[in-house]
Amino acid sequence: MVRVRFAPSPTGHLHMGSARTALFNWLYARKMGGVFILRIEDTDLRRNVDEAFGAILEAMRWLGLDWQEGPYYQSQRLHLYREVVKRLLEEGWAYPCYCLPQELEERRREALKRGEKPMYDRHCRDLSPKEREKWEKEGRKPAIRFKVPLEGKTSFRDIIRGRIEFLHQEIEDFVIMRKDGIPTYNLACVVDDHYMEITHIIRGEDHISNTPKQILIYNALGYPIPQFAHLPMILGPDKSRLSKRHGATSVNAYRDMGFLPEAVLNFLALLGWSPGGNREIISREEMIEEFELEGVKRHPAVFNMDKLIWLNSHYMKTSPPSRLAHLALPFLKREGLIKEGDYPIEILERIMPLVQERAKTLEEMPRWTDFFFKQEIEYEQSAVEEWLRDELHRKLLLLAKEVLAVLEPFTKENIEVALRGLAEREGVKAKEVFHPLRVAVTGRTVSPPLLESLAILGKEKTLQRITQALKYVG
RNA sequence: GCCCUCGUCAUCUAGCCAGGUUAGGAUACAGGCCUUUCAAGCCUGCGGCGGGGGUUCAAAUCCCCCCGAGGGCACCA
Repeated sequence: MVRVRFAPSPTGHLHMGSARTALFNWLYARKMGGVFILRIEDTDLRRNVDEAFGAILEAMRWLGLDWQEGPYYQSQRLHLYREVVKRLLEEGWAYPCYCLPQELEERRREALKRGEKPMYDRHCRDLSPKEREKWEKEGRKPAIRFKVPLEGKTSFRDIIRGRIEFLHQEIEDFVIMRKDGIPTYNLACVVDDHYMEITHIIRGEDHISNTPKQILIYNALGYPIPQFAHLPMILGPDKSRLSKRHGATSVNAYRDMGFLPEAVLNFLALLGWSPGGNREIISREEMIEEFELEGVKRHPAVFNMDKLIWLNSHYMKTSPPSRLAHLALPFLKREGLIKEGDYPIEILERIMPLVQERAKTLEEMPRWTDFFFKQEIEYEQSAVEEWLRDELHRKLLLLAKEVLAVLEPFTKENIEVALRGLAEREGVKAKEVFHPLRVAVTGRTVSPPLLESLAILGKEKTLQRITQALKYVG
């Protein structure tokens, strides 16, 4: 039985890179009929951010990445880690280190100055019982370090990258438990992965160098070693690791910018992996069906905002209007176009087909639809100058008002016949009638399709807008 | 500085493992068609195997060197 986990630390919102890691874990679990576990790595109390806990779960749910076990919290499992550390100590796999942070820092700097790797110099590795006693008497609390073999190497097979090996001389005696009794990442991670019976560790490439350390711990403890798969990093346009300075990085931020969860998911799936057969649009079900760890790319991928936007517009176009109406609602409210308790949802559902292939994100919805809701519309000056100022267009607008006034019922088809008829009688092209009318009703030269818009707006409001516009330029 | 990993259009990628089509698709960009505006859609164009050696009848694909990029080097995760 495949068991995988996603183990974020609650130091901020769910990052897009982490979300991709979560997705690949989730996909693999689904594909293999396994279990997806959520574990919160909150052992660094100082760095924990209260709101991060909720934000991460929220983002996971929004993406639809549901977990079967957890969330487990490492901060509630400290007793477990302490037991394990005690055992490592007793069996000689670890030792107490009494060095002070300043001392370590100084020695690191010196090593660097000598052109050496800034590793711990194993100062306390072979302390005599007497020396230890001396430090203890002085009241120094030790950190516990793992005793890395002085020679030899540790290697493992990465599902994505193949064989990777590290010389033990390149690995320092890393801390497994801090002096305050809280375990560090590498220890807690191994213990949890073991007790949670994780079979495949799928995580970011930034963990490759942690892997040999963890394998050393697995071996010391006699734990079976799981499979590893290290995913490539996600980069910003400047090819450095994707971070805040590249703009929004959290899943929640993209949600708030009006992206659909399926678009984000599809986008993330394409970062480092691709389905067979030249396809870009891929559903959650297809992803599960076709996902393979072996097919994951080895090189880092640049976050391509244009592609995300394109995917989003695709899902906007293909979403049922009723769903889109509900999704757009918060954005319209945010702009004050719709008030609390006043949800003309059925009108929204009629409007959606007109704008869903135009707006690329939900955030653009207000701009496309505001004229449906506003009492007073604002005119774009250049639009007025171009289409309302001159004699001919004012006359056509007035005539349009007259033919529309007698239309019954006020449907798209009837409006079209009336306006085209008018243009023909006046010997002008249809657009000479449409454009002024568009500016009069929407205030802009760019809008959703005019005829459908008028039909939804209704006869009364349409005539009102024309009157207002004529007054405005008259 | 040391260690690890990686390198196909501007970007995401197919092809590489099992050498043999004009190196395919998508986004972006440019142009065209359609059209009441803007989009969408359709068509066309632009554009790449990091460099150099080697093996071979044949190299994006196998080997070596160089260059470049990313990651790691915490009592963070």
